[in-house]
Amino acid sequence: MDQEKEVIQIRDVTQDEILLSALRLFTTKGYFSTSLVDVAQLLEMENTSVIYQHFKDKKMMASQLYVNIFDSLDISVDDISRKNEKASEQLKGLTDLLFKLTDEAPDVMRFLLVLKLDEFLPDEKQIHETLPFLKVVKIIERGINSGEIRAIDPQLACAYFFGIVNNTLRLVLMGVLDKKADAYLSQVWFSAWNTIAKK
Amino acid sequence: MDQEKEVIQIRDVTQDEILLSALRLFTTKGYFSTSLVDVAQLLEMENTSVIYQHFKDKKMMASQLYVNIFDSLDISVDDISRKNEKASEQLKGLTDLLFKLTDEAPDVMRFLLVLKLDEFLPDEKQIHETLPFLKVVKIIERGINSGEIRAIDPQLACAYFFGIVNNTLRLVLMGVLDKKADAYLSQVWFSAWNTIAKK
DNA sequence: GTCTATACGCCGATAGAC
DNA sequence: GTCTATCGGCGTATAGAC
Repeated sequence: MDQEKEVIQIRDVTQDEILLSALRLFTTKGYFSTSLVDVAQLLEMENTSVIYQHFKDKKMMASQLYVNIFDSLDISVDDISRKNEKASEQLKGLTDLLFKLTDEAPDVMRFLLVLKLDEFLPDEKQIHETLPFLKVVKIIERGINSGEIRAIDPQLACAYFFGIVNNTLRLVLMGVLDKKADAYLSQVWFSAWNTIAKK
Repeated sequence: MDQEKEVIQIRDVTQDEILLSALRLFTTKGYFSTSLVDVAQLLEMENTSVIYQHFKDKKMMASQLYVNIFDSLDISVDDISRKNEKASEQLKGLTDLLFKLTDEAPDVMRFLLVLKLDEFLPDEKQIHETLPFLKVVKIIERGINSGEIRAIDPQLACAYFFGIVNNTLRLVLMGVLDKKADAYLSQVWFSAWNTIAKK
């Protein structure tokens, strides 16, 4: 054991640690109400210098956060699509994921559901133009073609299904619904799927 | 006609005009990205002095906006409750109102559905604690007791119903759905009501 | 009561010492 | 590579002239 090193070098702040702190603060106080000093303090650093070592400026930090979250979401959507065939199974897999994220990574879900991203990331794509979202619309389109989902505007089906799912999760994140998201999963899935299912 | 007066006194900016300009800018650029100078310029005034004549500061202006909107919403909810008896009729009336507001007063709906109010109005009640919202939950509770609505957690029923309604309207406001809200009204009402209706 | 000037604070960002 | 000091800009808010 290298005791000396442990004493001298207390923390070795990684890029991910910075992003996690920023995410936490952005999703609680909001982007404009959190200063870089706030982020540094949450990291128990006395300066903002650590941040500038890793990011050009505040916006780039937020942008990196955006990219990381949507990239990982995209990978998950691909994974779910590959492991399931029917649209109902794929949507169930996605619903499971969103509920799990709400309980295990609420900050990420707050980033997705609560924050007004275009207010501080005007150059990034709107959620509805992102890869994972477009893929979900595709899933629904295929479900309509295969006869699993009733024949309505895919965007509208999307609005119904994720209206129910996301709104429930939003209430969980805000503490209006007092149980863990997981407690609502089965009933919410049932209701959400039924709004778009054929017959 | 008092021509002389018309020439000299070009504009007589009222409190409501200021609030409307602020609302427009808050809902497009966001609260923190709109300066008081922006508001003044939209009013075609060269100074912010007009604003300070009517409001103590920026926050009080936003607060007044909040109060006005929720007060008027509360009055509408009372009106709808009085004119209808069944929960289904009351919810239909409310849905009609929200769709009409989306087409005719999109800024107001953006204020309600898109803005993250607690970020700049931390002292005001969360939407779910406001009078009109509590009354809607009451409507749903009565619907459950009367057997119109299936027996689930009223908050959850609320999440389902307004998940569908509000999410659809959000997509209309963002231009993802390209028709007027009114074009979707009947199908959305049908789907939303069916998620909570008994049988 | 409308406009000018300005004070003040806050925060993002940089430069430079160690 | 971490900390100090500081600059510059912006936006709120005020004070005072007219």
